[in-house]
Amino acid sequence: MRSDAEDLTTRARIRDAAIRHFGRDGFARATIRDVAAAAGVSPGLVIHHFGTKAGLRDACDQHVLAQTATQGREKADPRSTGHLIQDYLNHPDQYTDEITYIRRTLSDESEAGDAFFDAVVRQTEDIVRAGMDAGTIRKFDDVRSTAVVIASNSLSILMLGRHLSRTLGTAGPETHGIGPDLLRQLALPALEIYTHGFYTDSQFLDAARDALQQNTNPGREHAP
Amino acid sequence: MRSDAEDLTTRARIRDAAIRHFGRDGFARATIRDVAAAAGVSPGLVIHHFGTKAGLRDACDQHVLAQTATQGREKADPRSTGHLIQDYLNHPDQYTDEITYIRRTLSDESEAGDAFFDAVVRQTEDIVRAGMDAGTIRKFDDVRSTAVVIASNSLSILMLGRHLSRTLGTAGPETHGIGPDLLRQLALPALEIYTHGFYTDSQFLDAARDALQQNTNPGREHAP
DNA sequence: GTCTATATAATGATAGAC
DNA sequence: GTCTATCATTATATAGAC
Repeated sequence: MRSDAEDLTTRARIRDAAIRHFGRDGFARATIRDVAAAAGVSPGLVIHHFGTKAGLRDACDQHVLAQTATQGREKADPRSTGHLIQDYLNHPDQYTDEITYIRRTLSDESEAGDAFFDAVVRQTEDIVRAGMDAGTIRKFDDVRSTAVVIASNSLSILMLGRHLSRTLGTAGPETHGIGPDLLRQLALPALEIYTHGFYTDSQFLDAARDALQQNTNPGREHAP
Repeated sequence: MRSDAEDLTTRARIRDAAIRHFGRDGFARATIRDVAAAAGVSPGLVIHHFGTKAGLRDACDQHVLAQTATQGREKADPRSTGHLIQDYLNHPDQYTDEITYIRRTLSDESEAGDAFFDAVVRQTEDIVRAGMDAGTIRKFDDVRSTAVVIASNSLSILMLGRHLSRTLGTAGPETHGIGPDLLRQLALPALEIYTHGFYTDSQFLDAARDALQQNTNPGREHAP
């Protein structure tokens, strides 16, 4: 969908250049001059189209999040570890700018990042509930918190991708290190933990339960 | 150890103010004038003590990371989910600036952040190996990748704390939402997953194993 | 729509008095 | 050690020609 050719309006070309620079350098460090140069236009034209630098970011937010929200809706079936992220990485080097931009959006404080995170949690919660009904996912008392944990774990690849690939030696510096090699290497350990657990017994869980003996309803338990 | 009083050298007071502002606003957005005002000194004095803005950041890096590295060494015993982070949160509202600063350091590209992440992974790997030997942690083929997954999951609370507390409604805006309430709410779901797993059977793990049938050594398996 | 100036403001860093 | 100017640079945003 994104071709590097000139088959885009100038406004769209500026916006895409801004997505790249805002994601890579951050909103504060990225300058209108950089964006204009990358888009092959003058700085004045950037302002002409988007009013202010903040207006340009708003356009980027709307474009990236509208794009991801659309794709997220269609692919809400229960998958393995990274529910949403995996799908994006099926097309390597295609959505790198968007991924980097989303990472920045989640790091910095912004309403767009809040909305994106909430959407991820919401879809994860739907998946968890569906899996619990279908019997493929274990029963959890606090479904929402469980979904938050799963979403947080999944998004950690997005947030820390640069460090993960750096430590594991997998390539892909383009999108902060998040590439097929990295996911391949992390998929099995993550799925083993999600399938058989990480600990051998429940001593740590029991200890935590004892430590948090408040508001506990002793009537309901789920199979060990 | 950190008292808000004036019992610090002026240089240390400037440095602490810089840690707060760099962490909160980011290195680019934070200004020397802001730091100077927060420390109650003139902008010129900041330069006098640290040479340049980058020099000030280096001093912050060294201070925060030296501090965390020291504390990390002493507490390398196998704990529950957030191995290192939990310990920091035993003293609420005490290390909020340092935590925020570390989060920023991990987000932005910096050698200090790289070193910190590597240290976390290294300690996690030690814990995993020790747990595997002691029998409290399951046997994993790829110990390093497993440690990376665990460390990534743990650090996701640090990276996404603001969103987690926002979604779950737990308080604590001071340190990007990471507080005792948040950890209490996430501890049980996380430990349940780490103890009993997330899925009910191994269909997803098996599917992933089949999809990655390369370099597989069919001679070694671990108990299902 | 697009460009070339230019106004205006903010910032990092310097110089020198105290 | 600390301050008050001040410089030089850089950035956003404006104005108006084409």
